[in-house]
Amino acid sequence: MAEFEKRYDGLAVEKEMQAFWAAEKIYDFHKDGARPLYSIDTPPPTVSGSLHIGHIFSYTQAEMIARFRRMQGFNVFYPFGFDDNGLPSERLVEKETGIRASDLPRSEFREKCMSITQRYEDEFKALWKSMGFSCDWNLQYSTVSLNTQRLSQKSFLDLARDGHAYIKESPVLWCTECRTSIAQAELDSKDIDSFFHYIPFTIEGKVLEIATTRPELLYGVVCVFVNPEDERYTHLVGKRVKVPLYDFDVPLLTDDKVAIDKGTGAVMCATFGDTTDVEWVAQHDLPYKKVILADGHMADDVPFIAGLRTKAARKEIVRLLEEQNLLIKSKKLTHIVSVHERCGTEVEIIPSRQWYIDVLSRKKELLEAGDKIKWNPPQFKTRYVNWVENLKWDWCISRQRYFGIPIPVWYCQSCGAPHYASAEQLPVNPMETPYVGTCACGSTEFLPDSAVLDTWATSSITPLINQDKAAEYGIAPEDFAPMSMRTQAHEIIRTWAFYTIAKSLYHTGEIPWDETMICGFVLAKPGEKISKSKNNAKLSPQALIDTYSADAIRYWAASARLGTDTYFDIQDMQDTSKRMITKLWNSSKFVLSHLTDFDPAYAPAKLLPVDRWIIERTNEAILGAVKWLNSYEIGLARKLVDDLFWKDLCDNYIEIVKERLYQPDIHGGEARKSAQYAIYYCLLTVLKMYAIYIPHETEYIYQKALREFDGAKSIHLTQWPKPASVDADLLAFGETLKAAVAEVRKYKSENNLSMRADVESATIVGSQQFADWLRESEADFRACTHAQEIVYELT
RNA sequence: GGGCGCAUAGCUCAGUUGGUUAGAGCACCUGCCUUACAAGCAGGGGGUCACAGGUUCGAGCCCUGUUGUGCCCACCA
Repeated sequence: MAEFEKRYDGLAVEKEMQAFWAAEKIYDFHKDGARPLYSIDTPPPTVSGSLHIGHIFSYTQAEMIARFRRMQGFNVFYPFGFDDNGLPSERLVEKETGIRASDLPRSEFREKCMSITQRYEDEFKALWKSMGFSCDWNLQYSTVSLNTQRLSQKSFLDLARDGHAYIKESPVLWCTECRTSIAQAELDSKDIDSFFHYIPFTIEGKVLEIATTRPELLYGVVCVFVNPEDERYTHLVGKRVKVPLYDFDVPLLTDDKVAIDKGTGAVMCATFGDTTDVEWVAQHDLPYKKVILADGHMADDVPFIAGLRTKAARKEIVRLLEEQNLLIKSKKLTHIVSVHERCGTEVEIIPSRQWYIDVLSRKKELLEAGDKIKWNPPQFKTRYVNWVENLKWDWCISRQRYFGIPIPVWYCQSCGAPHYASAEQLPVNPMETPYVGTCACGSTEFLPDSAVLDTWATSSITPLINQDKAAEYGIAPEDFAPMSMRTQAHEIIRTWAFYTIAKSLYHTGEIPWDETMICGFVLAKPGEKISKSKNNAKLSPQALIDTYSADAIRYWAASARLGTDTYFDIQDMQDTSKRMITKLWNSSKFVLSHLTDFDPAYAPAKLLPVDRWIIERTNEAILGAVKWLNSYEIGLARKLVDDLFWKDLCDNYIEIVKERLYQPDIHGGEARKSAQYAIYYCLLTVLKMYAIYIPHETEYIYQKALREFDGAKSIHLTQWPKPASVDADLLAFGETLKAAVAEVRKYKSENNLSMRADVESATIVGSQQFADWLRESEADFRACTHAQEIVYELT
């Protein structure tokens, strides 16, 4: 038995254990027919900046589940990936280099992206490793890798072949800053201060006052709407309205969506100011007038404001209106606008030719899929359902960007028909590889698609990427359809979870995973997310690990309920974690000092009741913890283990049997062996349960002193005991004994006595049915309480 | 505006088919150097379980409403 250091040095031990795990390939995945597969669909973090404590929080929770499943006998497939292409990564690179993607040749920009994202990935990986994550790095994937490109392009081609992906010229959500189309899921909303400008249109020679926040769109006005019930206007419906400043006529039409009591009850409809305009244009078959260009400037043919950006144009129009006495009033208001989540720029709606994946016609199937998945915690299913029910657009998957997976399509130069890459030539970049063939129209000239796929179009096939990797290990695809579990944060239910479900339904007809584990956020203070932009990520995760140790951070990360946002308080983390880690060290040190002559193969003929009680208590804790962990409640499970370890094992059981362990000459050798048996079982089991939370320290103790008895190469390759049930009588007996001890302790405290002071008598109050057990425990009780006389009050 | 949560000790939070006297950690007070641990141990004070009704033999827990608070979604030109 190895000597135990006086103090536990977590920082040094953690490095040592991580090296040990790597050298011994403890977490490597293998095909194993004997154990059931448990596959985890881990979120590949978007490479858009450094990781913060929030990532640590949610990734650590999922990591604990991987360890838990492993220790329940599952063959755990636990990969990591990086989502390192697309707009988020481009923006990171643009920010780091100070160069706009559009100012560089495409290939040069891509190279910068590759090298910068690589640097971040190395940093991420080092961070996960120093947290002691038990993933198999051989399963690592990256979304920009050629193999992922192949899978992503194949996914696209399959959907296009089956008609689920289609190309269409139509109004699309557009970011003029990033100069690309975006999807509904990428919208954020933002409060902005603006003005309601009241402008005089004219109808039948009379003024028709209309309020608008976007006067720069006046030239794009195609009609004016009033509510059909609005009696002020019924006699005017169908008449022509003159647009001020530009002096052209548009019709006055009716639509239910117009609020009678809002403003003047009349609305101008421009193409396109917002989503309502899009609906109106479609419903009322209105013409389209291009006013705003893709780069955010006003079109060349718009009088007065051609070439200006929207905000400058608005200002100029207001100035002109004022100058010509056409501005009745301007009322300040704060309203919510849709902005692009990546850059915060107000979104425009601009018609263009884009690729879409049909989701609107599949709402029913998407909702049914949501029902089939077990959501943990359950209320997040509602968020998914709400999102699906409120979908307004099909999923636009083409992006007019650079660092992404190319859309493997060429278009006939004469008739425009799309021609798809063949499966064999994937991955392919149509910008570099010409299409060889003849179009149905006879033409042999083709133009490549210059757009790339939405990042989510690729990250939504992580089940397929994982399945592809698993195939290398001989795992059949059907074992990955569905995967066992998806873990992710709640903020990306509308994107990652939703898109993955949609793609899975198209590709496999199945749900992508049986269950989800939805984690919460870490907040700096109420209502505020930790993010780089808000500059409150004062301490980097790596600095925290290097200062406080990974186990300390992990133990803290295991304190919240699943899906619940939590606050990060560094002092609190340090206090509770350090206390735990030290207590575990000291108690292990004590237990193991009494196992120097322990023979694990020897089972005492008869265990004393107190020893049976603590074993039963331990088994009770196992059953409770397993129940919670099966629904991913790592915090509630940890609490049960904490209660067992701290209250019952350390504060009571060890104190009660201490003398029996120290003094076999008084209590007898068999009595000591009984205690050894119990204390070994309980410590080993408690360490196994804590192994998922604090893997380094538990491994260190196991290697140092328990491996010689237990025999496994690593504690992380052991299993938790699986008690069938627990004996309620033994548990109740234990409570009786604990209560009697507590009475004596209270008496001593109140009388300022040392705990080792003698007392004349102590009373055990309890049920008659425990009489025998209590009398068998009398020597322990006497030793623990230093009572001269024991009085029984049994009823 | 629609939806989902939350409200329990000074602070952070447990309390899961409704069942003795509502718990833990931190903080506070008192005592104890006890052959693991003073970075510890024993004990104590501290709660109208947001509010108002209801169901029940019994409600922190279930129902209705109110207030406060957080998040998701949609927003009015």
